[in-house]
Amino acid sequence: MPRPKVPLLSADRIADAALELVDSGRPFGVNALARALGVTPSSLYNHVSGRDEIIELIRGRIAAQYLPDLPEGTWDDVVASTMRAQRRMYAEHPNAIPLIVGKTITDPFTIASYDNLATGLLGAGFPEGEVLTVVAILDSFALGFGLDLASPDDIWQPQGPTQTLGRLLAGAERGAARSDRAFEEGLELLLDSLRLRLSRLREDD
Amino acid sequence: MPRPKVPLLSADRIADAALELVDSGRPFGVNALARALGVTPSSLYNHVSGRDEIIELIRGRIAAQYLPDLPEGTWDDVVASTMRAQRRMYAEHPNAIPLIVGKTITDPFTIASYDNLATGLLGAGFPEGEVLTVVAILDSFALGFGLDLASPDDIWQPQGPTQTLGRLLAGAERGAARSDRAFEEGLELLLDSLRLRLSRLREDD
DNA sequence: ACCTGAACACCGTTCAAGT
DNA sequence: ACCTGAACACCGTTCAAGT
Repeated sequence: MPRPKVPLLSADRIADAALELVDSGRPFGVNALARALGVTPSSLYNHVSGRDEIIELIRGRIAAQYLPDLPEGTWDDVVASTMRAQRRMYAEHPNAIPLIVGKTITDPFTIASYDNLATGLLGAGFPEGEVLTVVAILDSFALGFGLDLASPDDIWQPQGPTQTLGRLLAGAERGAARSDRAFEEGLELLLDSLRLRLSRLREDD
Repeated sequence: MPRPKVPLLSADRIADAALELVDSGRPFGVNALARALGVTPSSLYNHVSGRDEIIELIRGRIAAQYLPDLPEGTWDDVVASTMRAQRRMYAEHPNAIPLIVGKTITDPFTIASYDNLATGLLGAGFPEGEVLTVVAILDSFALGFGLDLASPDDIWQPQGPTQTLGRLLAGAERGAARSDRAFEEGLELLLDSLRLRLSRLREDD
């Protein structure tokens, strides 16, 4: 069946199927994706440049869904809303995290979200030279918690006796509940300390 | 050359070569590792169960080097020292991060390090039900910054015009310097807010 | 006990051939 | 323009055969 009159594939259809494959929990790959699309692996190369571009399509798909509405309001509202949106995004597509992590971000929605964050921080009074650092901190935080979600239920598995860890682990919440609570508390901690930093900066004026 | 009198391989030798391969920046894999060891891939299976175990060996190797001395002192010294040790570990083996991330931790040195952290926080006055959450926050933080280091120089690459981000990126520090500064500042923020949290907890007494 | 070599079921990518 | 099929150089893992 070479060259059908109406194309079987498109970047859009590939993106949809790729995200579906990732979310299904089956291992992601070009060949597996082709199988899911009922097509030969080489067919995909008529529409995308390869594995990496498909992964960027996945990032774009997710970001378009969770990050299109740029939060407004006070700077700490912007920070909190942006972080929570990222959190929701990661929470509902945890299997995408290991794929998109550590790759340069070009997706417009994701860029716009960070841009909005930077603008908010700058407006709040954080100095030019510090805004990007704060954004990087927030990014690391979101990413770390994303990975926390994508991790196995038992992150720590002591093989021998411990002073404290083993006992706490035995009585601890598991999985998503633990991770959610840690995220909210961590977010509060970060906001508190950013407020502190800001008030110190204002004292210096 | 079957069954040499003195074995060519051992878990130790495999761990050494694996870390070396990872640090070299060449793609890590069982076959590539076997080549580096001058041996057939199947030979490795006489000493390790497979790829995953080799990766745990790498984690152990790194942890044994950076986390053997458990920091003492005030709780915030313990937190800062532990975070900085992890940071140094990631900084000097950035290519190991994508491999070890998201796998259950069994390595004794790593466990001992987190155990020490938990014990310190508990002693400082953080309630039982909260210690693990704080440890998870610190872990997420360290991991996020580890990934930040392993990431390409340009994490954000806007394709179009931006309000703030593009301008800040143009004047920003690059690579390790930026990441180091962000880490130190982020650590200060976290410590500040943990101190704040602790003082509030003490007020309630 | 510890290595090799063949074999298997996978990868991601390229490219000539077909319409 | 868009698909197939063959081909290539890789993966990780198993297992019989050799000493």
